[in-house]
Amino acid sequence: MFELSQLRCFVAVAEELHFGRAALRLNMTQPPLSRQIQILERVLDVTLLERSNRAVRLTPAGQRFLADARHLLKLAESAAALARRVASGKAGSINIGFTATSAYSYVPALVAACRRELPDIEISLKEMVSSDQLKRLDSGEVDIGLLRPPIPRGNLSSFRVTAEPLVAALPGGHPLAQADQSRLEDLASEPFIMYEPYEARYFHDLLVELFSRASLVPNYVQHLAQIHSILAMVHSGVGVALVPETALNLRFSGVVLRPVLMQWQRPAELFFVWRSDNDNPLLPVIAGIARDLAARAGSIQSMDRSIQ
Amino acid sequence: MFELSQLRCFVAVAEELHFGRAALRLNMTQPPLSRQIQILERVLDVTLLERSNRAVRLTPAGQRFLADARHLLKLAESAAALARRVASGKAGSINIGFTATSAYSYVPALVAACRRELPDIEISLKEMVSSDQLKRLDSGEVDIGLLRPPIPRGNLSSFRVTAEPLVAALPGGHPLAQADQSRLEDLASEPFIMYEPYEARYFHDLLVELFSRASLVPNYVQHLAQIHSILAMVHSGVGVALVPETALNLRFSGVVLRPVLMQWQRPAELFFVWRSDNDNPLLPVIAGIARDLAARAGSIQSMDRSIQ
DNA sequence: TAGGTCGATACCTTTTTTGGATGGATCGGC
DNA sequence: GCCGATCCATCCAAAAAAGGTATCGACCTA
Repeated sequence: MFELSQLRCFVAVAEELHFGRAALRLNMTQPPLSRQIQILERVLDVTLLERSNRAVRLTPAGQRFLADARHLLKLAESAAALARRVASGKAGSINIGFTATSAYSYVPALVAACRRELPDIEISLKEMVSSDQLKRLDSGEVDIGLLRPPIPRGNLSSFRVTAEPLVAALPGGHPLAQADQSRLEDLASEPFIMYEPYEARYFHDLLVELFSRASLVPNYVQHLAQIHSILAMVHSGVGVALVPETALNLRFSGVVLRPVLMQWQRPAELFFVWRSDNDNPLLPVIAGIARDLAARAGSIQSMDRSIQ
Repeated sequence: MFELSQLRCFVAVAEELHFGRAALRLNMTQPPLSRQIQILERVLDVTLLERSNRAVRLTPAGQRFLADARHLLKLAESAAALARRVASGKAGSINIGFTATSAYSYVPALVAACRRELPDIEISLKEMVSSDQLKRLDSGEVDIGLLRPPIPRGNLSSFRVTAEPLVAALPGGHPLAQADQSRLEDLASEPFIMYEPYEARYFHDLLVELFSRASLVPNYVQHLAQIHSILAMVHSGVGVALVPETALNLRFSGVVLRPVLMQWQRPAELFFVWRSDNDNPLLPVIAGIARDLAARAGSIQSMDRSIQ
């Protein structure tokens, strides 16, 4: 098979229609150029150029091949450029896993920021629970996980991107909804809609600890995994619930969210997680974007909370 | 810039993920293969493969480049194949000029035969009068001319593809239309629709000679270049005319065509003409098709005439 | 810790490519 | 019609590149 250097030789000769000038352009002398063209023609088994002693002309096959040669050279050039861009993290693709709850606010913000700063990358998003994300991170199916603690030791790196308080979700007409804020013990005495212990393990365990520390035993009337399902239950008066503040973004009508007074509290945290040995060049870039976003969102969040 | 052989090396390694096996597949030993990959990476300035001592892995940039490398190799392959096909006359493109009259029967038959036997070629057809065709043949804008004599000496080759008698074109209700055939002197005494002496010089000169040899002086009432215009005139009763037999293919209603008895006669001839030094590989192939077609059409034509 | 695997390196051999000199054909001017 | 100029092809010696063998070094397994 021929080589790209031979295509460059051929294109030069085809454009100059003169071996001497073409050789000059290629920074070589004429004899090796003649030989390269001959080799190319022998490999192809096609006469590309008609050399009368006075002029060089393209044969029809040469004309056709010239177009293809130019095309190939251009493609080779852009393949190299693309590889460089991927290596430098300006292009490429990345797989991101995220939890259902993170989709309410953080994920859209992150994706928007990436699209703005890295317009040429391809982001593939997959919603899954934290434990599945950890599995896919390990297998390499997912480059970035946006998930809830705990993060196992091992070859994973991570940093926190959101930490939001839990708020009470109350039916619009509920007596507790009249006050500006609720107390945890008031919620515990109401019918309480609880998180499903496997699908929504993080929130389940978080609430269990919360009530346990406050020595409260709530009256669980329903277990659900998805926050929007919980809010729907609250809306229809089944009970009250505790949800992360980001539930505000759902704008669920007929449900009011109120800060909750707690002695001991822990925010709902979301982490940006990746395998330390993942060499996707986009990873550090996107991690940077995610970190900036977390910092900025953190300050806005606290502002929001102060004016609320 | 890199070379295609390096792409082949890279694809082999990327597919085997093992330098030793890849080298085996490439019919070489492992060290030079390692070196080629290193050169490729250095030229691109991109790490394509992650070699831990236990395993070889593609980097994201390598993954992306692998797809492009495969694509490039495939394109190179097909460019070579196409060049060979063009050189052998199985593909390519050709420019054909033809006279208006030849479009009634011979050109469509020729094009159909070419499409059948050379499905991958591109035929570009341009209608023009014979003299223009000769100019374009000379300049190389046209590869094949389908034109009327005379064909000048020089570097042109040609052969005859059709030779058809002239027939009388008569209005449907005309007294001469009653007879199975007409006599030339009958036509000469009618109002006669003549060919335009420049645009349709061949037919004009042919008829002038015809009448002159028969010592007839027709009554020219109109000069026109296009046969369909002449038939339209005949149809509307302006006069009678002499047209090549192929005018049958126009199926002009209200006009009847009748053989003409003549002492001295010469058929209307169409020639397949090309520049002897034209090296388009399609030329000999299409010339062969045209010749076959002429031979076959000739016999069919004479059959047609006998049963008419 | 010994043996095996696997990619990188060192070093030598072979092949390919390069470039100057030259050949041979053709064209244009005198 | 001869002479010089032009231009691509060929020849040959030198340089460069690629290939092969032996070996290294890291690492994994037993």
